[in-house]
Amino acid sequence: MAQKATIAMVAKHAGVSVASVSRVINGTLARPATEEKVRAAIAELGFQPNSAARALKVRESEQICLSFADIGNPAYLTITQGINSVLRDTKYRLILSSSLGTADEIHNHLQSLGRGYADGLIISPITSTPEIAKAINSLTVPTVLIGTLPKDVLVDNVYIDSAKGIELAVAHLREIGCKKIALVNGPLSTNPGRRRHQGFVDAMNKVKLKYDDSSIYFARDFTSQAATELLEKDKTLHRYDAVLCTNDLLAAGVIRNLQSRSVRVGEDISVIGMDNTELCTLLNPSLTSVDLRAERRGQLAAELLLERIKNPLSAPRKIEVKPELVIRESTNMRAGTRK
Amino acid sequence: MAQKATIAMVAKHAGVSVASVSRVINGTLARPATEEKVRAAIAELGFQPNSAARALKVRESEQICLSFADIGNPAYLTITQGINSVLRDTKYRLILSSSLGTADEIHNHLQSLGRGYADGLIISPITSTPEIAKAINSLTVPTVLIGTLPKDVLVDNVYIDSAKGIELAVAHLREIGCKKIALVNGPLSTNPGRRRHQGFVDAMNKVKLKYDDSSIYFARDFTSQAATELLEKDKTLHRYDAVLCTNDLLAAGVIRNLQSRSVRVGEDISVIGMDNTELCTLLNPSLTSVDLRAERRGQLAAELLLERIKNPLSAPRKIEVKPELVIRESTNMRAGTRK
DNA sequence: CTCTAAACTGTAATCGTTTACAGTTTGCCT
DNA sequence: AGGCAAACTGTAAACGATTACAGTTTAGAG
Repeated sequence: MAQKATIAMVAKHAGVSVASVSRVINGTLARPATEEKVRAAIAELGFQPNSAARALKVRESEQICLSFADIGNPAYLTITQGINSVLRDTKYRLILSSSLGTADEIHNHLQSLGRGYADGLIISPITSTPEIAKAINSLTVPTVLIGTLPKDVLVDNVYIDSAKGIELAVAHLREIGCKKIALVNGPLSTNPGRRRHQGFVDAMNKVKLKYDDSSIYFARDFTSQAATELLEKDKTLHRYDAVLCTNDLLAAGVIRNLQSRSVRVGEDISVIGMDNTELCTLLNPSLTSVDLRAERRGQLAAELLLERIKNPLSAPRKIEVKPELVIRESTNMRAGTRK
Repeated sequence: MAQKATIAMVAKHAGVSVASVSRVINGTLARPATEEKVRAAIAELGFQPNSAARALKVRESEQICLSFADIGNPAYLTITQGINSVLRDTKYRLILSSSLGTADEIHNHLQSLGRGYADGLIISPITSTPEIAKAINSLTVPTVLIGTLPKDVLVDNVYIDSAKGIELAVAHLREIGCKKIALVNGPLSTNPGRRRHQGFVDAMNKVKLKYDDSSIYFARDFTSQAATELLEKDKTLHRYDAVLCTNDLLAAGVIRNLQSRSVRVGEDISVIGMDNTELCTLLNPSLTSVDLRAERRGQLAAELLLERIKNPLSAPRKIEVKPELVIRESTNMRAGTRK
């Protein structure tokens, strides 16, 4: 492989100045004859402009950084795909940065964006401590946050009203005749956990169904293993006629547990998940789930970010996306009307 | 937010030269007194070295590019996590580039790596045409390929002998007494499809079991929907006492289909998947699966790449990783011995 | 106290682009 | 033809770091 071509070599080859070469590469305000010579030289030398040099000069990297706690989660993956779909036909590349865990790690990571390797940031913190809020606020890159915007954080935001999603789910269960509804949730220390918990309380009150602390289960996290472990210890779940799970993975664990005790899901008991991941149609019975529009949120976040980059001074915007209930086999009329 | 600090500002602030500042940032061969002054200035100004300038000068971007056909596939996601786990404590950032589909798109994408925005490339093409092979060979960045290495392509390679995986699966089925084994595969036009098909043929011959063309099913792709569609048309699957699926998603579709026809999976019929994704333990019955060690492959690929970057001239290496069979409920003794 | 080698520091060139500014060419109108 | 504006082109200075090289300081030995 030959020495990598530079713009100067192209210029010499084409018998024009470097400025002209640069101009035909971008913008192109050149006489056709010049342009042709330059293009020929570029083709011949296989020239590719060096992105670092360009980045240095024009002060933009053409990169967008994505920072999630956990790319492993299907919902985040779907968000990523949404983002990718809008970035795909822009100049921007996507750079990944699964900055898990600790506030400190996140803080460091956000700091290092100061190095200017990204023109924009899409972030979705799963918890929100004051330190994280401060770190976000001190950012100089255009940022959009997906999820619950912490107090006093001034960045663009796309969020879903998951409480409304819970409400949809509860209303549906009520409608098919369920009276005794349990909630299987992740930890209250997370944003989603807290909001969904509150949503459940409100929704139950709204439809005037009774519940108490014992009908709310907390798994150690949002995985199906967590649900499984939880239900191996606490075997009271079958007393309900419906189980609302705050994501699909938890629901999968719940279904497995119920089935292993010969409870017929979709007949003896209804189960609802959230996220409407691919998993829903893979399970048997297929899982009714609240679609939290992950892909859509990703798209909107990306669009918001692109606008923000174009126009850094406009006021932060906030977009809500509406959840949708997708009804499948795991919530069946019979389940509620049985008794 | 103040003007972004440069190394020159730090130098002035600390009363030393830019060279000294640069030296304490990396390498650090400075007198303690100097170092301290510089560090103080850096802290005070909140200085972060500009990565573009550094990249331009030292000719490395500290970025690794990942190019998969389809990040949506859980197996790729797991590979990504493996890669991430080793890159996590290096200076490298991971940049994503889901360059799906056409040879042309891939070619373009590989081309654009010439811009030098990545120091290394990890690629996993799902098909291998001569053009792709040529494009890979003409690459100037250190590259490692995960999957089947096309003929005459000279890059580092980590692959899994999926045929051996199939062999494990068939042997297991044979052992629990299955005689009539069907294969549910994706399209033969893909590398995995072709190799697994061949693996099945060989394995069946090896254990001296009969099969014919009708016992090999082809889904339009490797998704569960594809399996579902396939089995809605062709209702002959229950004639077998075991179904070997070339990935877990296909297996999920197969299980759903069988269960909808009241065939008891794990009792009337055994089902095996491949990839050993999370899905396996979410399904009911849980899915026996051939673990293709996606995370491990990702780790190895990343390690190989790091070595290659360090030592660009060494001969390409090839690492095989061994598949493992993970037995769960979907292949049960009873299924084979029933008849 | 002087000398010398070793350790450190500073100056300035450089990486490959973009772009302001000044200079040149072109084309059109009279 | 000549004049003028418009269109294009070239020169050279950035962008912000790294680093060769030369110059300076330091420390230890005699």
